[in-house]
Amino acid sequence: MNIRLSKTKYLNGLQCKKLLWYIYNEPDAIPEPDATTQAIFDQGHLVGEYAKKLFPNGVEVDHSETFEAGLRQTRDLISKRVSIFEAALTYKRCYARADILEPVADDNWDLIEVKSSTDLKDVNYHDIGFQYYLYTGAGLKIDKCYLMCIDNSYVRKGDIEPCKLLKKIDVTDEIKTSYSTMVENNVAEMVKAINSKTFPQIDIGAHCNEPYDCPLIDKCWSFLPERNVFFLYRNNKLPMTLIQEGVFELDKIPEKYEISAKNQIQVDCEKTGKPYIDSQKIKEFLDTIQYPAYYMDFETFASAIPMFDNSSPYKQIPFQFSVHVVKEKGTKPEHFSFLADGTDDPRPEFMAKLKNVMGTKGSVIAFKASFEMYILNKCAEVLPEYQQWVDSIDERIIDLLQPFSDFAYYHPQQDGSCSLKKVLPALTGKSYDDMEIGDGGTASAEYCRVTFTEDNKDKKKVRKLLEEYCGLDTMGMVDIVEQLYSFK
DNA sequence: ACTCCTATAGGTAGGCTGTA
DNA sequence: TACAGCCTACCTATAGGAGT
Repeated sequence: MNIRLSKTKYLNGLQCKKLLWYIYNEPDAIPEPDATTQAIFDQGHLVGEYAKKLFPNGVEVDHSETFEAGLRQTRDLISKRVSIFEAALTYKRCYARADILEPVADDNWDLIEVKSSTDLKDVNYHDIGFQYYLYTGAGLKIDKCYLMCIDNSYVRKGDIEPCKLLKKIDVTDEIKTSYSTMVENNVAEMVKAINSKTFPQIDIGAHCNEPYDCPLIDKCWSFLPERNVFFLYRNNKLPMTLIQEGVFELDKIPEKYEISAKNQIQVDCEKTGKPYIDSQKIKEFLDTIQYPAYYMDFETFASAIPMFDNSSPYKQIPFQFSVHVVKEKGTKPEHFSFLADGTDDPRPEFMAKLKNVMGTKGSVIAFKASFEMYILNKCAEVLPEYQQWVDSIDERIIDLLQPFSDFAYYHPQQDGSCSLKKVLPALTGKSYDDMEIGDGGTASAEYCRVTFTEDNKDKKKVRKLLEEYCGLDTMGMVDIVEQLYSFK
């Protein structure tokens, strides 16, 4: 096979050679990225657009024609010594496009890799190292290598200022002395792996999620039983050891291994098939609830590029809340909700509407309540007239996650997770499975799509689904507490 | 992607006990 | 009585898990 290795495939190969083999030999076995992953990629492209604004005279290589045309145009632009976006070069079996090549003194070029993350990661070194190896091999003289990424301390005031939004990190030394020097060897090994008749035998391990979630994870991990040792709560070391000893099932862990009290509860539940109930702890938790009880949940979105004044990269902006109010223990809850519309900053209306609903006394119950309090405090920074009210909510807040992360209650169906998405079905039988919008990530992505993009034909339907989803979260919390009362 | 929180693990310091 | 060694408790750093 005449193999051409792109930068992305090089990084795939570093993560796992089995993945690399599949990419070349059985590409149909690799699932397409889901909508949430795609939204992250789109975000990256947008950041790239702002990075280009820092080089107003830059020229972008046109890749809409043939592969060779892109290479030819790149060569032409290199000879003209202008700033180039998406410059495409090949060397030996390697191919890459440079986000930005900037001509500098003495016929040199600076290489700039743009990322939408907020700091430097190991994988970025390999990424730039591959490019450095390739471009110098192709005859370019590279002076400095930079990673350009998001400065999350930037606060938007007026139009986006790309020079403040983005920061440049000099990685020249690491690239030249280390990461570019290992490319030749790595590529040779990768080519060997790709050309092999069968995929390389590689055990499952931490690399399946590092640095990226592998698309083949379902395939490689399918040999494990449904409830396996990897579900042990907060225990990632022991499962690998157990697997190597041939222990796959939670209820077959040999006694010689000491496990935490919570893990022990899990294992015991797996053996009996019954939930664990610490009625004393549950009672103590329930006794902290004061009525009227306000069950509260927010949905937020966070973009790399801050969309509004007084917001920062990746800072959560709330656009929706759902509140179920239970006046007296056991009475039917009353539902209040808000879903922002339009492209303006939703925070002022969100805060005003929420304050109206929340009353002045009684518990405020949220799942992972620190998230809701964080959002409220961030809003109060921008809208200081709400700070006192936010403080009063802080005094009323109760975290419904607590009895579950404490293992006051554990059901084997939770699969070692205390998330609402696991607790609710295990405890009440209610499920998110058949919902078109069934998790916060999708809710956030769909809201942004129909609100901020042209792709909004189904806006009415999406808004209805969002209302359903957020309402299910709070109603689910009501059901969970009702259920807990029965264990008291 | 990020961020916050917290459980856990590991390390250090201080105190106690036992032995010389 | 003094010293050494061990154990415990506390603190800190990190990794995992929750949310979107």
